[in-house]
Amino acid sequence: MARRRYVSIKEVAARAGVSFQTASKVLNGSDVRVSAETARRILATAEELGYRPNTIARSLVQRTTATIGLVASDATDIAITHASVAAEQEARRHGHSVLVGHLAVGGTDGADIVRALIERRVDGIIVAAPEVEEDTEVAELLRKYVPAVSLQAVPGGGVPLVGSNHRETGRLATSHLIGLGHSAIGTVTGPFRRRVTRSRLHGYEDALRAAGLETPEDLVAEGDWTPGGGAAATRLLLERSPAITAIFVHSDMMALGVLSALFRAGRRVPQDVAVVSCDDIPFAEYMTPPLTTVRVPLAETGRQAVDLLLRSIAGEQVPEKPPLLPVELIVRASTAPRERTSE
Amino acid sequence: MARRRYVSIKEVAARAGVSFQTASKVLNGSDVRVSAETARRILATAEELGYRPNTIARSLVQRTTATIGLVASDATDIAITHASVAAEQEARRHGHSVLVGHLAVGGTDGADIVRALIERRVDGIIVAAPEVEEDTEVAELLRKYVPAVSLQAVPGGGVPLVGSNHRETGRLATSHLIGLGHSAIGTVTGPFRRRVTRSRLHGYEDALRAAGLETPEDLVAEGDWTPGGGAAATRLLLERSPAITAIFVHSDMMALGVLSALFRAGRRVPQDVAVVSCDDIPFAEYMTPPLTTVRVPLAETGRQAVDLLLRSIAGEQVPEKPPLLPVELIVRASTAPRERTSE
DNA sequence: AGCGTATGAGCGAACGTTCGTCCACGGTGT
DNA sequence: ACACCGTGGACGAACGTTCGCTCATACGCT
Repeated sequence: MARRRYVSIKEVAARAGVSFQTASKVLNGSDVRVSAETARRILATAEELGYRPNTIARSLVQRTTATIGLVASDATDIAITHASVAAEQEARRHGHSVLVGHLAVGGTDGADIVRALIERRVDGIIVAAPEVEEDTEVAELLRKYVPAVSLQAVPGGGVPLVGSNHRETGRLATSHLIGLGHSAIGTVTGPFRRRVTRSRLHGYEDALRAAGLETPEDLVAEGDWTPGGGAAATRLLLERSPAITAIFVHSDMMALGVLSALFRAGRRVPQDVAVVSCDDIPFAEYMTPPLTTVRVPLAETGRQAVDLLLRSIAGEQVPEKPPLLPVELIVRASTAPRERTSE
Repeated sequence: MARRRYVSIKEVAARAGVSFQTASKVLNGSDVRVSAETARRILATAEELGYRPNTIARSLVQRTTATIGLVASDATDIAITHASVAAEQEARRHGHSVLVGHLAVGGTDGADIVRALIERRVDGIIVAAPEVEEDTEVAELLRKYVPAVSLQAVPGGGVPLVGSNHRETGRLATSHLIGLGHSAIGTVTGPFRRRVTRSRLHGYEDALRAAGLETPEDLVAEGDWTPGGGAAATRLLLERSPAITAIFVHSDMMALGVLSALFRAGRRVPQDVAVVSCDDIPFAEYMTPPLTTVRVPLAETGRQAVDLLLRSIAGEQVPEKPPLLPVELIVRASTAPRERTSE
């Protein structure tokens, strides 16, 4: 693998018998005031020599890198992964590359990641990591140095927030359960300190209130977005309120753990306990049983983040609170009308 | 958000009353032949002005970007995602950034992604996308322009291949089933054109042969790494060989679909059909039932890829076939001794 | 007093591009 | 025959760094 040195535009130009600036015009430039014959010759030698433009040099003079940064959380949560992938593909569609950084599990290295991105002069940054809600250092860096769009609220504001309607998500899921006749409805939430958790919790309470039901505190158990956390929260719920007949889970990944815990506790889903979740990750329909869930437009969120960011980079004024994306209930087999206890 | 212009080292130097080259020495350089007082002053004004080094300019002169490219597949497969994330974190630990590109679903844009990475002058490329096994264009670009390490074999060779022992994986899983008394053992594979599929299939056959069993062709059903594909393959298997009592699945993601299809067909796992898979993705233990699976060191594979790549970038000669990483059977509840049909 | 030397800092060049201006040439119209 | 103009291409400058060399100063030594 004797790797060839990169050939520069100067070498191409020399070989084609033109100045390197002329070669630049035909190879990468825009308005070509060059004869067809010369252009052909330059193109041919470039091809022959295996010329690849050096975007580093280009970036230096143009003061723009056509690169955006993406700071994502540890990717244990597939929902975030899906938004990230969609974002990268959308960025590429617009000719941009994506530099990623995944937070460490503690989530304390956000500022380091952002600093590295800034030093690489990314044109903008997308944040898809719940941990940043607490990270004032990240927030300040973003406000000060570079256009950004976030999927989570950033302390102090100043960074547009894209996403879906979380409160509506909680409301939809819960009223679905109510509509099926359930009244002892528990919920396995995300971490309480997260906005999305509080919003979904509000939606849950909205629905209960509208049905004239109360929210006893012991029907709410805090999870951590992981299957393991979902399972633990479910065990707690079952212990505190054995009569529970339905659970609203704040994410599909946790729902895996919820279903698992229910299964081990000998409760059948949906006959004994109905489960509704949110996200609609791609394999929700392959869980056992197939999961009823509120679909959150993950990929679209990622794409919207990129579109907004690119507009912001282009100098356009973007609203700090763009319209929330709509959510939709997908009914599968994990929910069913409440069975009257036959004994 | 009146974004501040980036301040250059020249401005810092001017304000501190030194030449910009001197400022460069203390801010980014190595051997500082500068008085403590001057250094302090430069550092202070840099801080005051919010100076961030421009690595683009640095890269241009040093002819190295401290950036590696990662081409990954569409990330429907969580196993690949996990390797990617680990790779990124390992790279960052070594001071490198990561530029990612996710293949489109068809997987035909690999060369475009690689070209973009090359033009951005990444120091090396890691490939984590099964689709490249067919992509001679990608292989040629890698061989010609940039050090690379792949998690999948690349046509024509020349790119070191990291990974685990796939044949052993198939053997371990299958002989586990045999040890439990099963003999009608089917398998849901990955796409046949993939090496990993063929290796795991060989392991499966090795184990069967060692036990004196045959491999009727209708016990093998091809999947596509997705849960949906796994479910479809399972239905096929059930239809062709209703007497089947065990299934070896080539990935945990497909196992989701296998469990789902079995559940819908009314077959209990593990009592009626035992299921063993491979990967051990993080939520394998939360499937219903918890999945017996052969653990593949995903994160370690990602890290090894980076380490090898960095060594290759440093000019070290790396073997094209580094030792395969070991795999390990994790027994959970989806497998059990074969029940003698009691009727 | 004079020399050598260490120390601190300046300075030119280079990395590979883009961008705008300048120049030479040949053809056209009168 | 002359001025004029359009066309094709050259060329200098700049982007923000790093690297290596040069230079001035002051100190210690004989």
